[in-house]
Amino acid sequence: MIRDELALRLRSAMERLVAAGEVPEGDYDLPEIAESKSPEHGDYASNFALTAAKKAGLSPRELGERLQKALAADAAFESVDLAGPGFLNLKLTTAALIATVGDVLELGEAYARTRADAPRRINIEFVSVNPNGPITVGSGRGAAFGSTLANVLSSAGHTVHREYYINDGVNSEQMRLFAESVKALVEGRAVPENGYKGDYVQAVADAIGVSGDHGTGWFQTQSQAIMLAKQRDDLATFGVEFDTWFSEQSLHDGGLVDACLLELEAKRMADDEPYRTVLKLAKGGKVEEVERQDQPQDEDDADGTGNTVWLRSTKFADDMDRVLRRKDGRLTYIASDVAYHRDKFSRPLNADKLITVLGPDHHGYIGRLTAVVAALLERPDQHGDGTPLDPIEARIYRTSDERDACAAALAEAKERLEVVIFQIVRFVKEGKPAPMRKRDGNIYALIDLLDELGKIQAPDADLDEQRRIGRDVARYFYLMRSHETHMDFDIDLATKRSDENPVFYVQYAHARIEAVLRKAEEEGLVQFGMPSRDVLGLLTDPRERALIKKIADLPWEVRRCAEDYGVHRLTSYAVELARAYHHFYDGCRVVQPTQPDLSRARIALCRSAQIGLRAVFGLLGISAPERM
RNA sequence: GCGCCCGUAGCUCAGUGGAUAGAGCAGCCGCCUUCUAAGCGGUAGGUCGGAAGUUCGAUUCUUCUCGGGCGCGCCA
Repeated sequence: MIRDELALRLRSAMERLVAAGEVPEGDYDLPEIAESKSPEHGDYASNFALTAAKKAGLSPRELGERLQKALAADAAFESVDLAGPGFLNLKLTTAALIATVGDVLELGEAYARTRADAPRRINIEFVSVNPNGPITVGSGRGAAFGSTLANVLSSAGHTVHREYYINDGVNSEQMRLFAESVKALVEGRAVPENGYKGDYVQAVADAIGVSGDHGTGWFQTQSQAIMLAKQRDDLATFGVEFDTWFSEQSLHDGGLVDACLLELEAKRMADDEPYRTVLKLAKGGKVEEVERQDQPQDEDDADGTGNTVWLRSTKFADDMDRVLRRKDGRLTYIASDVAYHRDKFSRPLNADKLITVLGPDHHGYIGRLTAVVAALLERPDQHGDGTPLDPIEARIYRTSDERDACAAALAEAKERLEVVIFQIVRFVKEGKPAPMRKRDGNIYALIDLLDELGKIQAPDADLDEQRRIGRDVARYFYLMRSHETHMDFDIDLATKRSDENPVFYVQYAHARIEAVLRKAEEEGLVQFGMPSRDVLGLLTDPRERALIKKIADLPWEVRRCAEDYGVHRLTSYAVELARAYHHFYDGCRVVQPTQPDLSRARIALCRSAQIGLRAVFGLLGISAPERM
C-alpha cells in the first residue's frame, strides 16, 4: 500500500535525523500521507513537519527542511518540496509507482484486503424485522449498510459472522395482531381495529387457504413462516445473505429466557419488588435525581400469578428500569434479548464483539440493550475501592462494591456491544412523503422498488436482469449517503430519471475496460504474464500516474471504512476511480499495434483498474457488467 | 424536558484539523471517419445556519444559539 509505505519512509527519515542528532528523540506519531490536490504539489503530501514541530522543538519550516534533506537520499522520490507553512510535497519516481500495478495484477481483488492491527471475531446483526410483512424500502437502508459493512470488516482482516434475528416470539403483541388479521381474512371477517391491512396480508391469507378450526397461535406460526420465506428471498435478491437466522422463539422453547432471568435475579440485577427506578438526567447525562415510582400490585387481579419482574437497568445508566416479566407471567421482548445476548457471547466462533445495526426508531433502545449486556457481564464477587456511596448512588446501588462492579460491567458492555443506528430515510413519491407503515397497508416493499427501477432501465430484459439493475441502483443510492445522516429517497428521481444515477458512471468504466480488452485481443496484443518493469515504466503520462495512485488507494479506503463504519465513502471512491479511468481512456489510447510495448503496459493498467473496480463493486454489492 | 441526527452551489449530497471547499443532476459553450459519447473539456454557481473558544491553522474539535427531522411504552 503506497500510503503506508510512504509513511514508513518518512518515519525512517525522521529516525535518521534523530540518529544524526539533528532532531531530538521523541514519541512522534506515524506521519499522515494525503493525496495532493493539484499536480504541482506532487503525488502526495504530508503535514508531518507541522504536526511534529512542537515535539521536535523546531519551527515547522526548519523541521521540514531537515526532513527534505533526509528524504532526498531515498530513491523512491523524484523530488521532495517544502511548501507553504511546512508541507512536504512528495513526487514519486515512475519505478516506485508502477510497482503497484504489478502488485495488483499479482494479487487480484485480494489486493484490497488488509491485515487488521487487532483482528476480531465480529458478529454483525442487521435488518432483523418482524416477520409480519415484506422487507420495506426503509429496511433496505439497513440491509445495504449492514451487508456492506460486513464486507468491509471482512476485507479489513476481521472474521465476520452475519446474523438475522427473527422476532417470532409467541408473546409478541405485534405478531399476535398480525396473526389475528390474517385469521380474520381467512375466516371472511373484517380485520381488527389497528390490524394489518395491506395487500400482502390478503396474500398470506390466500396462501394459508381455508381454515379448519385453528387458533391465533396456529395462524401466527403459518403466517410467520410465509413472511420469513418472502423476506429471505427479497434480501437474497438484494444481495444480502446471512450466516445465521436466529429464532427468538427458540430461546423460549429451550428455556434459556427463564434461566437467564433466574441468573439475573440471583445476582440481584433483577427482582420483583413493586417499584420502578426512574432517573432524571441533566444535560450531559449526569444523574440529577432518582425517583422510585411505586408500582402496587393490582388488588383486584385475583389470579395472582406473580409480581412484575424488573431489570434494574438504572444500575447501568439506563434512564429507567425495564420490565422483564409482566404480572401475568408473559415475558417481554427485552427478556428475550437477555437470553439472546447470552447466547451470542457464548458461541465460541464469534464472541469477541457484537455489532447491532438498528433503525432510527430504535435509538431509545441503545441504553437498555447495553444495560442488558452489562447485567449479564456483571460479576457480583468483585470489590471496588470502597469509596462510599453518595446520596444519589445510594438510591440505585446496595453497596459501593455493587456500584463499582456495575461500572466495570458497563464499560465492558460498551466495548463488546456496539449499536449502530442508521438515520431515517424519507421516501418521496410524486412530490409527497410516501408513508410506509405496515399496518395501514400503504407499504413500499423493497422488492417492488427493485422491480420499478429495473423496468425503467431495461424494459425488454427479463425479470432477473431487471432486478439486478434495480439492486445495483438501489444499493448504490442507499450507500451514497452516510448512514448517520437523514436522506431523501426520491422515488420518481430514482425511477424516471435513473440514468442520472452515478452507479452507471462507475459501471460504465468497467464495461469500457472490457471493450478495450476485447479490442486488444482482436489485435493480438493480449499477453499472458506480467509485462517487464521496463515496459510498465512507459506509464508516465499524468493520467496514467493518477489512475495508478487511485487504484492503489483502495486498501487504505477499506481500512478507514472499517475503522469508523463510513462505508458510504466507498461510493465516492468508486466514482473517483471511474473518473481516473475515463480520463486515462480519453487521453491515452490503449490499443496501438504500432507501439506494442506501450499497448501492453496500458493493457496491464486497464487490468489493474478493472481489478480495483471489481473489488469495490464487490464490497458495495453491485455487479460489474461486461457491456452496457 | 432529555437524547440522537442534520444545516455546505438552484436540487440531492461528499469533504480522516491543513494549501484555491468538491461531485452528481439542473444551466450555458464545445468534442465522435480511431479501443463503448452511459464519456471528455470548458463555463457559471458558496457570508460552509449564526456567535464565541481551542489551534500556527477550523467546514471539521468544544460551548452557546437559531432552524429542521426522529426517538424517549409492561410495542418491537
